[in-house]
Amino acid sequence: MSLTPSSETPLYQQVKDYIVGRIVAGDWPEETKVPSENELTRELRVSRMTVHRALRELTAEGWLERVQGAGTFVAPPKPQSEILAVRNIAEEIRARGHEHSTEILFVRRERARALEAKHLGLERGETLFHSLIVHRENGRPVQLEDRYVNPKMAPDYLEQDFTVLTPHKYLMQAAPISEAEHLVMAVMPTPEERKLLEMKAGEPCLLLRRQTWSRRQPVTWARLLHPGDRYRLGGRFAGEGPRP
Amino acid sequence: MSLTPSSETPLYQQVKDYIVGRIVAGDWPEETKVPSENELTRELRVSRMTVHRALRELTAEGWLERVQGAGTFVAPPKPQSEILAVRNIAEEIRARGHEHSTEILFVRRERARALEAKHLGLERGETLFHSLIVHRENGRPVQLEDRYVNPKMAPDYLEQDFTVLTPHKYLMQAAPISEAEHLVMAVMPTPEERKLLEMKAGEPCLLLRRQTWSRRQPVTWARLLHPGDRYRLGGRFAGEGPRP
DNA sequence: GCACCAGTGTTGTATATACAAGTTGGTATA
DNA sequence: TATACCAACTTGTATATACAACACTGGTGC
Repeated sequence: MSLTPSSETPLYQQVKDYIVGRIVAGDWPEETKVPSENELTRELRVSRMTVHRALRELTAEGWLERVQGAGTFVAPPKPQSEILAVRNIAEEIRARGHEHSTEILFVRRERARALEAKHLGLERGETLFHSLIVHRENGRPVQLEDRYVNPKMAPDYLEQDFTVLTPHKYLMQAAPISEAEHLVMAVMPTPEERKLLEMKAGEPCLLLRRQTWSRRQPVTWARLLHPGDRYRLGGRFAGEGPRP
Repeated sequence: MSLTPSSETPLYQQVKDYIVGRIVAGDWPEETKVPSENELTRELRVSRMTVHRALRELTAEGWLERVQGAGTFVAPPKPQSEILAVRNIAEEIRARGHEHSTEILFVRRERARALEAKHLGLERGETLFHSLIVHRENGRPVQLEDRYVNPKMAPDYLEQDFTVLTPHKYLMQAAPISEAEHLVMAVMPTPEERKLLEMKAGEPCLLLRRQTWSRRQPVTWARLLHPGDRYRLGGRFAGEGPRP
């Protein structure tokens, strides 16, 4: 086996292609021990550093697993994760060119109960901020935003005018997101929620649980409830090769 | 400025931390030209290859943009849209280490009606493949997979044994995804669906509409229905730390 | 005034070398 | 037999060097 040194594609990429080729061809099934860097260096006639870079990148891309001292192994089939873009609701409505309004039910200080405390990294009984807001598009409710905020990360939360700057945007600038976690599920609204969202009985909701961190510190924990007949969460992903 | 060579964290990581620190601190606003590799080599007292690795990884992570011959620049802030990983159901169950079974209701040839034809880029009346499968985890249904397949892109679809290789995995290898579109919504199941998923009355479902393309050609159009009380779609996105 | 070109600086790749850090398996020893 | 130890091998990091590829600048010649 030999690669073509003076090609368009760099050598490390050719090494990557070679290895991925062996994997998808079935030559190296899951958990197989891949030849060591030194072996590949001899087989492919490239330097160890080049092989090393290829293996490191394939590891980051989920093709391989490496154990220092032990070897390199074909990773179990990728958790076929596709990608879905979760847009901020207000932004999305603006993007659609529709009218958007914000109805603030309350923005206040509360004592943390066990669950909120856990999610925001606080102690039970510590104060936190809690806001409840209805977002409307063309007059109809599209989101009930129930949000808890860590006062240490956004101390001015209570003073904001959320009809001007949405909580999401304010928090983005107050404590830039370094990490975010989403959970999407289908639920039935409570009677109060149903009333606030002006829904008919028996209709389901799309619930988005959203938690964000800034510099490893929890910032906010939000429950975003959408009427099932009025809101869809969509995303499109283009591209073959893995991306960052 | 000097780094600590014999620390826990590798030097290239320290270089990355230094640069990200300057960016989030506002020292280097968007579009700023970052010091060149040679300058950073002198400033931080590490080799150029170490600086290079740090800059390359930060570029892959979206912090920087590099132009060969011109320099390195701070990338504009990432678009508002967060990211959600949509995993393949069977893979996810395996990842959770649970038992997974596949119940095939039918896999057959059909004539395309208007809607399917449109999504698969066919003419009305052309033949297509249609499968209906229930995925179970620990004995309980977790997904009803209603899938239409373009026979031009996966001609052997009918001959597959989907208890061995799930439709998703088969299609992945038959026609690697170049593009994918998802739509998530909350719906109420029809009585038949409710029965197949063994759900109680009045419970909502999470519906994932999934369409994929391979080399610009539509491959499959699927309707993935999950019981709301048994399935959640989750994803985590890290913006700062390593690991794309 | 304009086109061209060479020089300089930048990023990108490839290699060789060295050592650190971890795993594994075999061997000597108690 | 059981244990301790060590040698060999693996991956991980760091450096120095070299050259290629590309962008920009300034000067030269026309």
